[in-house]
Amino acid sequence: MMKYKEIGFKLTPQRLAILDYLEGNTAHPSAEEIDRALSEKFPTMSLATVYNTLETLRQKGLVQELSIDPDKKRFDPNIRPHNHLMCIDCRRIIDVHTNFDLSLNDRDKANFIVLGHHVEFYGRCPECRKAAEGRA
Amino acid sequence: MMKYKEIGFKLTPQRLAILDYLEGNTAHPSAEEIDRALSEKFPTMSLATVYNTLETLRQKGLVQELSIDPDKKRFDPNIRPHNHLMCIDCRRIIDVHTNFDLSLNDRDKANFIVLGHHVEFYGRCPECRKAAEGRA
DNA sequence: ATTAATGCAAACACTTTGCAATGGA
DNA sequence: TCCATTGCAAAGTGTTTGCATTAAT
Repeated sequence: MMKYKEIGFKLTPQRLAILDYLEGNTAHPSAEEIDRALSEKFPTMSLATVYNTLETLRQKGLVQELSIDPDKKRFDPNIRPHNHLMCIDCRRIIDVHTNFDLSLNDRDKANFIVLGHHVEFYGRCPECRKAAEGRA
Repeated sequence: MMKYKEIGFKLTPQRLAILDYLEGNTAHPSAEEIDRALSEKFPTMSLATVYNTLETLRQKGLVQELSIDPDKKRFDPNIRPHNHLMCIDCRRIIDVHTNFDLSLNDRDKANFIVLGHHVEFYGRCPECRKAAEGRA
């Protein structure tokens, strides 16, 4: 994911653990999930540290903050532009690898400078689909 | 936006005011903005009522809840599928009228049932652009 | 030695909920 | 009249911040 040396911030064990946890992680975890996962090895680590580290990483462009989940921020170590598909039942988010080259016409642009875009697909994952069928 | 009669829920003055405020509104207001806007005419109206009404309307499919703003839910009376462009500085959200017909290949679908999608463009609005230039 | 990061707790922002009182149907 | 809705307050989440202590550089 990144060369730790070049990051330019203090490499604490906590940060290292967060970076390691995030490396290659495609689960789009929330801050609390990261905290929970690491609390076994770092029982004293504070959730505030997780938030602070994530914010620092975001500022340095090393993680992406996703707003696809209306209830909490989700974090993605994959900073390349890509899209997501979320299950509306269990809120699982998976990556969409297809690239969509979308651009706005002048009317839609409304004199904004357009910096990027993100496509959010939503649907129902196989597990939740089965569960829904069971209920029906 | 809707025929009040057919809604099938009690038409209180508060709900009527919220419906009126939302009708044709393209500002994508948050619950608090709606509350603030209506508090002049309904000084006693509770923010909880706004939230409750919005949730009821959402369940009935009369408003859309947007998650594009990571800090708060934004509401859109336009329930037709459409896309949005948000200013990353002032969080203004405007509608994008262009339709993008996007579909996922089987690999990306990962056995999900895909129900829809939403494209979020982000950029800088003319006002914030000027402000940013002033600072530079 | 310096200075930034940590952990804790408190504060904050947004949203939901319990409940008695109210008022549409 | 009846039952859903209101207003208020309290509680519930998710997130940020102040500050003394700790530890990376």
